[in-house]
Amino acid sequence: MPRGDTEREQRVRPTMNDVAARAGVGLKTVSRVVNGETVRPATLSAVLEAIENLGYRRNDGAASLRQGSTSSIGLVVGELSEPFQSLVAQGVETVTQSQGSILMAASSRDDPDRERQIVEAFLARRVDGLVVVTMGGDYDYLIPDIRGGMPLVFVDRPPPGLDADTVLADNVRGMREGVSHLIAHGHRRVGYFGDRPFAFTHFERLRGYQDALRAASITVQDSLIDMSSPEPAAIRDALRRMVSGRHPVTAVATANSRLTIAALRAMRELRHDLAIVGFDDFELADLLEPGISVVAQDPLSSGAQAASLLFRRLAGDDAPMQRILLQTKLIQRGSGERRPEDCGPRG
Amino acid sequence: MPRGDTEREQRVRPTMNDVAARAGVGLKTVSRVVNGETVRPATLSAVLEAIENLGYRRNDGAASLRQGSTSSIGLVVGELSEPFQSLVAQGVETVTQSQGSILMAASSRDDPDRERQIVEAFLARRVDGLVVVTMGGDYDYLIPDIRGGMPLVFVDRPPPGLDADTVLADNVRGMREGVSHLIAHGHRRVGYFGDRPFAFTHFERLRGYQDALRAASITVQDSLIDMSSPEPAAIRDALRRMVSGRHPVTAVATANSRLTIAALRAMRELRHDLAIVGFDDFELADLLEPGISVVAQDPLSSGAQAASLLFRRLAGDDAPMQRILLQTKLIQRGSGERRPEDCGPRG
DNA sequence: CTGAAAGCGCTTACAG
DNA sequence: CTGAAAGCGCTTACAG
Repeated sequence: MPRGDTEREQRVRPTMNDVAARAGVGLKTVSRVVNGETVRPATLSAVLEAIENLGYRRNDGAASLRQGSTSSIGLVVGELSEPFQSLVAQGVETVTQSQGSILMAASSRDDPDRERQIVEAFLARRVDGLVVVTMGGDYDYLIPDIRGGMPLVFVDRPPPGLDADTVLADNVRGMREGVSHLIAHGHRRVGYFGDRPFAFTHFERLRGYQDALRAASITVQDSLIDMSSPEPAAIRDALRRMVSGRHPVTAVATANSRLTIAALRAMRELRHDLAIVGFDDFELADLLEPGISVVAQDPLSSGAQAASLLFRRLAGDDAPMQRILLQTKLIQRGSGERRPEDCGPRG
Repeated sequence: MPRGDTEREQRVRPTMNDVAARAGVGLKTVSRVVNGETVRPATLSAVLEAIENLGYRRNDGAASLRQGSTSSIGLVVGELSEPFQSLVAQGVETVTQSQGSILMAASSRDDPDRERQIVEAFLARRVDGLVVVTMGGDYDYLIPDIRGGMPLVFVDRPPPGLDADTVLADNVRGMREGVSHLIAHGHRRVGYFGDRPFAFTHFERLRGYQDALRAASITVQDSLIDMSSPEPAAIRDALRRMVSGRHPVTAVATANSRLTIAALRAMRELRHDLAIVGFDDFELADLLEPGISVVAQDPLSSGAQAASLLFRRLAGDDAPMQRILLQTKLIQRGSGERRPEDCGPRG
């Protein structure tokens, strides 16, 4: 056994050829061993020994060049650290891992240009499929890829103008239920905080709010609807307007957890108690005083379902494009059950 | 211009050769165009037209096979959705993206075997480097790779028995400061909740707790230290023990935000007020009543620094292995400033 | 059970 | 400025 490579570890990785040479077998035999195909026991151990000795690791990139599949999928989210989206990512990752694939993940920061760059980078790497949590934008550039068979699943928001697999919450129904809940507790003047009017979800959630009011024969008033800005300071100002004047709101509904939290801060700053129901659950919602009632989705499950659907497509499922609608769940913790008479300026 | 591929979009992607044939140029010329090298303007537009027409996308995997680098790095965390780790991931991703690389991410679920599988999968894909948030375990299997030049940066916890780049918080100092803060507010009996005695960070944080007590000439009592389990029910039982008897604790320190939250729930359940300082900040800590005082790290920055260090290594920096120690910050919000006389059974 | 040849889609040297 | 040949590290077909 020659010992010539002791001095400095090779900076170039050994290849199958090196293993073959060392084991005194053909290249193809090494390939067989690496891929778990049958070889003669003596051959097997010789190859194994060479692999061990050389510190050989198969280059999956080279393998996939010939094989076609890269066993990887891409995930684009707005922000990997945003609680909701990090749960989606975890859901996608779990399924991906269980399928023996690898997840490539990137944050678009809700910038459509950046999102496109990321998607194209993933496509250039020949991911087997894509899961996208998008802010919208134009997806025409993807049409050739979709037609070419690239599976694509959207989460939380459907792509504008594209017939594609989508997993999303029943936004209208969820928000309608939340606002109806407030109305059932005696509220007639309910404010609404939505952000980004161009986003699909918020359009839908706004509709749920309006539907609930109409069902209770309450007139929808634009002055009680704020969709101007997700910034805390803007939320505070908007809330101040809603609670001042002759007909102050006694309750608010918020279209996502970021807005819910901003509204809570605003209520505290303004020292004004209101009933509140927020879309999306968030950690510690139950530890606040009162606990915060929410219309909850299950983002972990959304991510997992999206990935499962993707892998079904990869396995050959060519059923028509699906829109999986996940039901939301109203969780009562106190803030949504506050009665109008308990609302108003504090102390 | 031949039009033969209208019927069904090709399921096989066009290659550089197809583009070359269509544009009537050599393969290498297409390569030049794709890589932004200079070609004659007329040639350029012919190639561009062919690319557009065929819907050609360069196969990065094939390119990297020849080039060597895959322009990708791997990230292993315990759980992608865990708030602290999702921020680390976001920090890593931001830097990765800015470097024109792609991030592959996977969750080990704090299982060393799974972590190893993930790491080996990343290595087989020839990532340029790795960022690992590890639970510990044996890293001998990585020694050949490290010696072979594979850059590797650990975050939050150094790898046992490995001289490797690491970015971590100054745990001892941080916890010492937090506990000293409690002592400065009059507490003499301070409980401690740590989990997973085998984890590096918790060992260090425990030491910070002990150091603070000793500095105040307070005897460290094992009965006030709970490291048995991170389960809420176990925390509650442990807390119950600590607050009963003749010398109940008036304050507690917790080694991470999960424990902090579990302790808060336990305090509520037991209807017993205590001063509390937790390691790691968490969302809404300021909205609770009282606000929760914490020893805060900056996980986003940790992730970004880890990735930056990794890319410096990739750029050729061969300085000795670094241990970057990030200072923590004590944030006072009320819970840590509660005086002993205000603690005890509620109401 | 084993292996030599061809090929995956690019880039790297080279030569014109 | 352009292109033919060789090669990256594997797998795929074939042949023994």
